Amino acid sequence: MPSALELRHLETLLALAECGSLSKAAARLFLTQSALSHQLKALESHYGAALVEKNVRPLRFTAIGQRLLVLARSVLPQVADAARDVARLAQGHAGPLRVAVQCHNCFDWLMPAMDAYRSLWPEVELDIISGFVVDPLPLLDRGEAELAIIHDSQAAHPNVVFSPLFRYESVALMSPRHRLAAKPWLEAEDFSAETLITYPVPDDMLDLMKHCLTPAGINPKRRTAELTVAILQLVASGRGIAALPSWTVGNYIERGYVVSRPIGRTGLRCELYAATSSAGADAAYIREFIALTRTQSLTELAGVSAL
Amino acid sequence: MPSALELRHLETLLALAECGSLSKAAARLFLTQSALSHQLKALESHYGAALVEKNVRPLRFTAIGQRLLVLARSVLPQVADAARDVARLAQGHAGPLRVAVQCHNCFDWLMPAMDAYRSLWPEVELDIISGFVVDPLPLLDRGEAELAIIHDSQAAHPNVVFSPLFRYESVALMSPRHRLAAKPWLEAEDFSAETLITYPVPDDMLDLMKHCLTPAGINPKRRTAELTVAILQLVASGRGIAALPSWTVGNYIERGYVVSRPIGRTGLRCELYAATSSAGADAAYIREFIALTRTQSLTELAGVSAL
DNA sequence: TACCTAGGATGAAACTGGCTCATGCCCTCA
DNA sequence: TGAGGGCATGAGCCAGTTTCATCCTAGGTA
Repeated sequence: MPSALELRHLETLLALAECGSLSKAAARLFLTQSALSHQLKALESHYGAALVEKNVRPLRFTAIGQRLLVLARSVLPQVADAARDVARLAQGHAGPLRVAVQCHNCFDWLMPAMDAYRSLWPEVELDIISGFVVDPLPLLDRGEAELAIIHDSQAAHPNVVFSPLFRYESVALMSPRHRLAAKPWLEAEDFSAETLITYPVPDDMLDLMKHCLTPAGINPKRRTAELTVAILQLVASGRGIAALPSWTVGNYIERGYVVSRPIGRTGLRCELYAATSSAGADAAYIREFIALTRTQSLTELAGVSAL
Repeated sequence: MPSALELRHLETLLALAECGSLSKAAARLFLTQSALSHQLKALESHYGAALVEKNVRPLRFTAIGQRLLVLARSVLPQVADAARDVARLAQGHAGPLRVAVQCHNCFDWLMPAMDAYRSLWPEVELDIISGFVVDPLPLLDRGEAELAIIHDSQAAHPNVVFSPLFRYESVALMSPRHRLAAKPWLEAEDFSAETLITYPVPDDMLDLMKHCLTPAGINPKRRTAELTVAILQLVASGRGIAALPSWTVGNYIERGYVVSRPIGRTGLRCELYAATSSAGADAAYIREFIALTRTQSLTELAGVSAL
């Protein structure tokens, strides 16, 4: 079996190193586990030697694998730099990039990604459109935004392209002394007698309401706060319970301020997508923003997985 | 058309830069001109911009093409280094590499290539087997050599693999005042009344005899010399005529010591191949020696072309 | 001016090589 | 021992590449 080394292989090795397993790396690369398995096998038979030890978790690189990994870490950024330069040269200079976000939490991961992006594309005018709209897609159509971060890739929208970002889990949060903290996970009914602390936004923009409580016909008492810290403060002091993405609350849980419980036996998983007008979807500086936020979130955020 | 950038494309761009035309680059890469044309077109439509200007000879790179060329020049050597390291790691350390050569002239291009190779594979014991044998292939079978440089890839030899090196032209050399210098090219008959100056080897190892004079039944007077300079000295002083590869005599012609004429209207073209036992053919350190001598000769030697 | 040649383009057909799908195997942990 | 996570494998499919056969163009030459 031939197949010389290609950039594709280097991408695979890099993903493998970061994810620690074939399946996770495959998800990150938008490929199947089988594809990576075949790919790796071909490479190994090409070199006549193993590149990784797969019987250990997370998988470990052999000396040869490590050498190729070094190559990948050196070469891929160079390729990315060149691609960026070429995009700049080819498409004239970039335009504005206004990002519409649906949820408060998005700021948490969007901010660092935006910083990184700004240093790569200094000439792009990058802005977040605040004012949380339930459905940001019309903004794209009207040309008032180039990109929207949304939950669920809703039914085929004309002229709008969806790119998967990542999947996260929303967890229920409560004081460690809260009576529900005794349960291993919470059901919709558990919320009916509680005070739910949320951001001041419509129910449709709250994962817990939209995907769990509203379908179950449950509508608990409310209390709202603008800031995540404020919500956690209220929860810690026993004024109610909340539901937030797991990555936002890591610190508070480690320190024992609050405890988290899965919502439903298997947890409440939510998916984020980037939506662009199909016109903007092939502008390199927009595609790169999506790719960058995705990979950065996947590596930085705990408890987040590829779609 | 999709097709992201791959190492293959970078190889193509590099070959293009060195050869100055699609067809020559294609030959060097063991591909067709059509393949490169398609490949380039796909790349250009991927970036939405031209990479090279093809209406000028030698072709010129656009700004975008140059950026990718910079990438290629940076990345490909890194990949080659890694491949070498991997080969070393994978196949244990390398063995001896004894090269059997058929012709004196081979030294001219073999020496610099060997120097370059030695710095890449210091642990390989690289030697030339002197004593010019007419048919070096048995040496491979008997394990007395790992590689043989030969003219023409003769009929399928069991267990021997041939790799094309390059094509060169043998030209007739004579004093500028020689009567044959008046002819634009020489025919076999022109040699019959002359003194032919050659290396002291069997006729079968002389391009002129084997491919031209012997078939025509012509066998001129002889005079032999061991060294190329000695042959040229004799030619310059009018003691006879000789036939040597065009690249060996560039200097002497420029300075007017001797003149060269094509042998036959279209010139006498010879082909060189590297032969290895099929066992050795997949040892990386041998494959690389072949690749290196080939590319180095193609770029350094004037009047040499890919096979 | 007509021809010739070298180099490039192009469309169709063939081939490969990658990917997915479906499935099976192995190991771990409850 | 049953379930689940993770990897391997073979078949089949599809797309990207290459080749083949031609055509086109420009520059040089008789």
